[in-house]
Amino acid sequence: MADVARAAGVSSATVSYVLSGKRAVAPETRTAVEAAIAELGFVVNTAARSLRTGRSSLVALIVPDIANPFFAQLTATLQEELRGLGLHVVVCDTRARREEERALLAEAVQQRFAGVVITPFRLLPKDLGVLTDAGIPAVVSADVPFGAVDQVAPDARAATRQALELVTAARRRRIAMIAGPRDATGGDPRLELLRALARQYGTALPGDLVVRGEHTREAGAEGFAELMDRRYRPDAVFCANDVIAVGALDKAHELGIDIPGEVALVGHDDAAFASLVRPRLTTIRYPAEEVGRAAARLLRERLDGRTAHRTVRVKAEFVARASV
Amino acid sequence: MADVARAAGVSSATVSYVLSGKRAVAPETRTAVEAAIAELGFVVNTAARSLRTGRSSLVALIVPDIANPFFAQLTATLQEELRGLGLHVVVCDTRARREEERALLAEAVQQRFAGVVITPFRLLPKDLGVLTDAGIPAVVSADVPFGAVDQVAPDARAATRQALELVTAARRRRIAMIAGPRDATGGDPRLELLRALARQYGTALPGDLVVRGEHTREAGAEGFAELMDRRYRPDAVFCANDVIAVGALDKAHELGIDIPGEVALVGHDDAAFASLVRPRLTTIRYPAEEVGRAAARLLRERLDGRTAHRTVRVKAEFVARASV
DNA sequence: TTGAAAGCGCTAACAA
DNA sequence: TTGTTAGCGCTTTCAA
Repeated sequence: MADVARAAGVSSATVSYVLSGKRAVAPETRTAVEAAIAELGFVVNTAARSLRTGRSSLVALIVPDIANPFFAQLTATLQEELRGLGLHVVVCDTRARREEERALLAEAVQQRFAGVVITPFRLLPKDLGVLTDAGIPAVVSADVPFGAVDQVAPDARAATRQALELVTAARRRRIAMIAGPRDATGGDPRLELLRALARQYGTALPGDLVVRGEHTREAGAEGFAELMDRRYRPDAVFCANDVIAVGALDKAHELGIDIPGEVALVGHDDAAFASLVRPRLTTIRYPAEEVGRAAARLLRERLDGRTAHRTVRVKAEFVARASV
Repeated sequence: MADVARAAGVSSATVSYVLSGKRAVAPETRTAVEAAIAELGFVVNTAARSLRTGRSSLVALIVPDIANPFFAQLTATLQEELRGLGLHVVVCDTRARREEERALLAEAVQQRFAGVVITPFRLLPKDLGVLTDAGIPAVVSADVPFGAVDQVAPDARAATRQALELVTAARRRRIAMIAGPRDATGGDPRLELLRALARQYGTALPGDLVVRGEHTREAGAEGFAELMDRRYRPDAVFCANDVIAVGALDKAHELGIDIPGEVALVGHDDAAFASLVRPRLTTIRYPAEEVGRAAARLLRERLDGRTAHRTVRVKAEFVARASV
């Protein structure tokens, strides 16, 4: 930076101000500095900047499972969106464990991260306190309200309604769900929404038709098997996400149960493989790209000085394929 | 750190040496410092360290496509392996573009990254010069030799042989491949290997049975369609990776071609969805976890001072499912 | 075996 | 509108 200042005939402070735009700089001066920067190929030393400002250029993306295509896509989008701001995305996989989630938040604080984007799984809203106390911008991607933070949340009402319409139109009445684990943050909002809407369609999700498990293929298979053991089998099974749905599909094949003939299957997310399985999975699409863009926008605004927290709703979309 | 020094009754230099182990410290002193660190919950400021040493704590993971489950898994493993070393993994998606690959390398240099793990797609070996010139440890994950760098490369000979054995045992003779693009780095080593081995099995891959495209589902579908247009259709199609293979499967369904009845299909990688499609995909598994661990190990050794470059071979494994 | 102190490159308070 | 300068927290050289 000293080199640039010398080349442009100004002080290094001026170079810094040209870069940051935090103080007015005469147009000629600005031009000269910019020319020198280009000429010398100067790039700021982020370590020095971080040391001085107490803020790094890192944004932590904390997710339960990077291998889930939804989160892989989220990673890709977020990284792309933040790159232009000189921010780097550090991916952190918690494997859905609360201790990992907390540890990663603590690390973000210790390392003075520029921000955190988190999809909490078992984390509690109060755990975010460490971030807000440290003044680190946080964006939470979650269905349930998470307190005074920026949030991107799905609006899945219409899509879920469509799914129910299709299911009930086919005279399916015994609706079940393979939900997430009971101790997940906020229970399972997708289950709650389905429950609320099902009532409007004159059906219900009785307790014995709700089974729970992790967001894994194995848990999906187990959950499906369990449901098929019920005295009155369900004729439609909703799954908390597509990974679970695929596990259910595995089990259906294994048991020789026809999908959708005997049982309709609905997933959530529209993960990349949803259109790959047979039958192709009917699902409630939650667009990772839009979530990523919304999170990036919220983060940007916050870094630009917004102080009030904001929630962006991303509309889910019903994708009718062959499993209903 | 000054706080820790005060609490332990030593100088901050001693605290630094306790942390780094770069100079002998009396056991009692060490104990006192460690106690103070624990007591105060001290964590080093990586920005200050980076500024001083000229090395950040970031490792770039540069891949052609994060959404490809192979790379998603690689990300997860690498991140997990490097976390203990205090290194953060920054994911960078190049979308298979050479300019992006080059730009990201340049950035790694400018930001003085601790290391780079890259799966080059169109990058040329000489492009890595910027890293080696800057003394930044690089680990390349590629089939072809990439010059004087640490490398993890597959050993797919045995697995490919097994695949060919199975295919030819079924009297399939017209073997085709949907390979990667012609301008990819090193051509397509998986094609070259298949070619070499096919000869040993008394068959060949004639020019008109090799088609090329990006590593995408769409390209896979197009490639397959193209092959099915040949005067003598192939009866076995190898694909450069599973994403391509899935595209081929799409097209086969569309054209009403029976897999494996009419055409056998073999993929590469064993991406998560390979076992999801119908028929389940026979593939040559390249274990992302092992690749990630090997890359982490190479990086660690290099950071620990190794200077000679080293190549770690990771064995691929033939996974027979239902598409052959 | 330990300490004192310089200085990495930047930002921002203060001065002009 | 611009410049001067202190100092962020660490590592490492030099000295003891």
